[in-house]
This record gives sequence, structure tokens and C-alpha cells, in this order.
Amino acid sequence: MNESEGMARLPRPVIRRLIQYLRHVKHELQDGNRWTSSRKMAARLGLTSSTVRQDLSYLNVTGVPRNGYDLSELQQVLANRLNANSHNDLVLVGAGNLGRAIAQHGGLSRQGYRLCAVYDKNPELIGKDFGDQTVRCISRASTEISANQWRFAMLAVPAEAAQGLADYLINSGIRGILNLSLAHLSVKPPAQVVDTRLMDSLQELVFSVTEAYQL
Amino acid sequence: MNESEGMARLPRPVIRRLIQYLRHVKHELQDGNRWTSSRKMAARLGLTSSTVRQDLSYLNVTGVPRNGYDLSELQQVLANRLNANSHNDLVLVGAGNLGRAIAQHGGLSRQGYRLCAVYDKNPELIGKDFGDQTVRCISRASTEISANQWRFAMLAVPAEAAQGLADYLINSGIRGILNLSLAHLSVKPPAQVVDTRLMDSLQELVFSVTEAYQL
DNA sequence: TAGATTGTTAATCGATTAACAATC
DNA sequence: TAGATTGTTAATCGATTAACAATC
Repeated sequence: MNESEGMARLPRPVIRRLIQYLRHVKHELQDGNRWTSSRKMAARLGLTSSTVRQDLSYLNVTGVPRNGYDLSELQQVLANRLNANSHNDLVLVGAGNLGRAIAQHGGLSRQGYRLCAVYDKNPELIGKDFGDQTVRCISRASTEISANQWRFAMLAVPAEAAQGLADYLINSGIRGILNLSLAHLSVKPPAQVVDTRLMDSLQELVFSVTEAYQL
Repeated sequence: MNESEGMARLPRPVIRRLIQYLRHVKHELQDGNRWTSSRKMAARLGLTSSTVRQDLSYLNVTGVPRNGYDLSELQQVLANRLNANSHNDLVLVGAGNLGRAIAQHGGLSRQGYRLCAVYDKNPELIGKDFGDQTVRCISRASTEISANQWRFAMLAVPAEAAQGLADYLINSGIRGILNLSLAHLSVKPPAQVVDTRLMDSLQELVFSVTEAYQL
């Protein structure tokens, strides 16, 4: 049930799942299918059908008892609610291994992102080619970000440098940071950070497995 | 409060935070400090002190009113509870950009992991150098994994190939997979998967920022 | 029609936070 | 001692799941 004026705020876990639903829906459409159902989506994504229906109730979408949900309607509604139609500009700060991989990763452009600039402070990296970008000195970031109104940054630098650079970027106009470092970034709303914590995930995995097998 | 026989199972959110506490503690120790407190850790990691104390109550550690927690004691207890003392062997499946970055990322060896093998199915990549590894054909993985009793794999392949390879790896003896693809992997316990979903995180960020600024 | 699936409410489950006595 | 911090309980908050009438 969706209020006519003003959409209900989406809880974080719901946001994350809606993003997965959208991917599933696109995939099914490409396979030439017309319908999906809460049961099907749940099976595919490792959820319960109840969760799926609950999540979809945040959207202005109506399913058809017996048939499920019309895939193209669902795609439209999801993409719309998630603002997934606009192409977004990104800057990358930190041109080390991880930054390079993410930037050159085909997924970025496939998902409609455009990498606009790559910054680093290491003189040995500055000037080097980097996909279709050339690494620039971090000191240029501030003016370029505000001149171009870039809003999103991926931060792939050592933990020690992360908070300082986050402050610098947000001062320059950046509003959202994908944090690829292990540092916790503290930023004032409405600026936002999403953490990735790859190394933490690995440790979590090893721990869970060790525990699961020795018990 | 910790039961004397058999440790309480750790909830997933607690596991993740304990990992962060351990990092904080190591860092503080390197700075030459002797004490930390729930308030300090909470501030550093963006939590409440209540959460920190609650989490630490899963451990056999006693703080000192007025002083907080002894850093070296805390390090020991955390590392012990998290099985963070052993060095672990990893194999990488998928030698594309992302896989390469993670593998060459200094963090791996710094955190005590050892990359033992890199596999791909692309003939153009097989034989190529890759840090101190040479990319091998995926068809060799099964025998090598079971011969060496490797237990952990990082899976950095296209979504379509992910589930099939996960099954193959687990059949060969792998018990834990760090899933760097966007696919949802369904595996039978006690085998485990931890997802990373980099592209999803990026989309989550863009959505949250868009929403935050337009409201 | 019969049967499967939706939409929604209420129950359950789990995680976080508040509060405060104990204590060094 | 006075004051800050722990350890723990209980309250709150939020998310997931169960259940089932409505319905195509």
C-alpha cells in the first residue's frame, strides 16, 4: 500500500533487495518471459515469498493473483522508484590495484555509470593511462568536481588517508562516496557513504566456515 | 556473560563488528596505547557504546570500570574468538580485472592470506603471469583443490557462470566462497557464501543520495 | 469452477538502545 | 573519595515470517 502523496521511505534492507529484484526482472525479460512471481523471485534470490511481497508493497505495482507480476510493468516501476534510469558521473580517487579494477570493470558502463576522472597523489601514477582516463593529481580534484558538479566518488585509498580525502571531496561538492577502504568514514548528512569492506567480508567468511565445520 | 562450556553462537551483525573491533585494537596498539573504551570504539566506528559493550559481552573479556579495556588483552581475546591467528589458503577463480585487483591487493597477504592458485577458463589468460602466480586452466582446479585441501575460494566471474562454478568448487572440497559476482549463489550448508555486490552497493549509494537531496 | 497467487495484517523474531547499579 | 566506565537487564525498535481472505 503506497500513499498517494509522498512515497513511504524505504528501509535499507528493502532498498538492497529492490535493487536485486530489478536485476532479476531485467534478466527474465531478456529471456523473453512475461511473468514472474514472488515465489520465483524468492527462490532465485534466497528469500521467502512473503518478504518479496512485503517489499513490493512499497511500490505502486499490482500483481495478478494466479499469474504473478508483469515483468515489464515491474521493471518500469522498480527502475522508477530506484532512480535507475539516469546515467551518473563518477570520479575515482585512488588509482591503485583496487581502484583500477573497479574502474576498468565493464560493469560500470554497463550499469550506466560514466567514469569522469581518476585522481591520485602518487607522482608515479599521475599521467599514466587508465582505460580511457589519465590519472590526475588529487590537488586538481576540488576545482574540477565543483566545476562539473560531479556528485559521486569511489574512494580506493589506504585507510589512513580515507577520512581526510572524504572531507575534501565533500567540501568540493561530492555527495556520495563508495568507500572501498577499510576505514569508517564519518560524514555529515545529507552526504552519504556506502561501505564495501572486502577484506572484512573475507574474514567473515573464513570465520563462519571455521565455526560451521568444527561444531 | 559467556557460558563456561560452549561459546554462544555469534549473530552475524556481531561477527562483523568484532572484526572491526579487532582492527581498531591493532591500530591503537601500534600507536602505543594501552587502553580503549566502549565510548572510544563506538565513536571511531560509528556505533553506540551500548552496542560495543553488548558485543564484547560475547567474549571472555573483562573491562575495568574507569579505564575501559586493556588493548592487548582485547586483541588476544578477539583474535582468538575470530580464529584470526591462522593463515589461510585461498584460490581465485576468474582472472579478470576484479579478480586481478583483489589478488594483487596488498591487503590479502597483510591480513595473513595466501593466494595459492588462480584459475580461468579463457585460453588467452591461461599461462599469463599474475603477481607470483600463473593463471591455470579451470579444469585443473578440482584435482588441485582436493589434493591440497584448499578450503576458500574467491569467485570473480560473470554472473551466468557463477552458480555452476560454485557447485564445481564445493564438490572439489571448497567450503567457503567469497562471491564477487552479482549472482545469488545457493549452496548447501555447511558450505558458506559471503556476497560482496560491489555494483549493487554503488546503486544503493546513488539512490540514497538522490533521495536524500531531493526531499 | 478450482487452484494458485496476491495483498495485508498480525505474530514472531532479532538487534539495538536506554538505563542504572556495581565498581575500580 | 568522586567520577567515569563497565556489565547486564529490560525496553524499544525494526525486520521477517506466517497466515489467510480476496481474487483472477
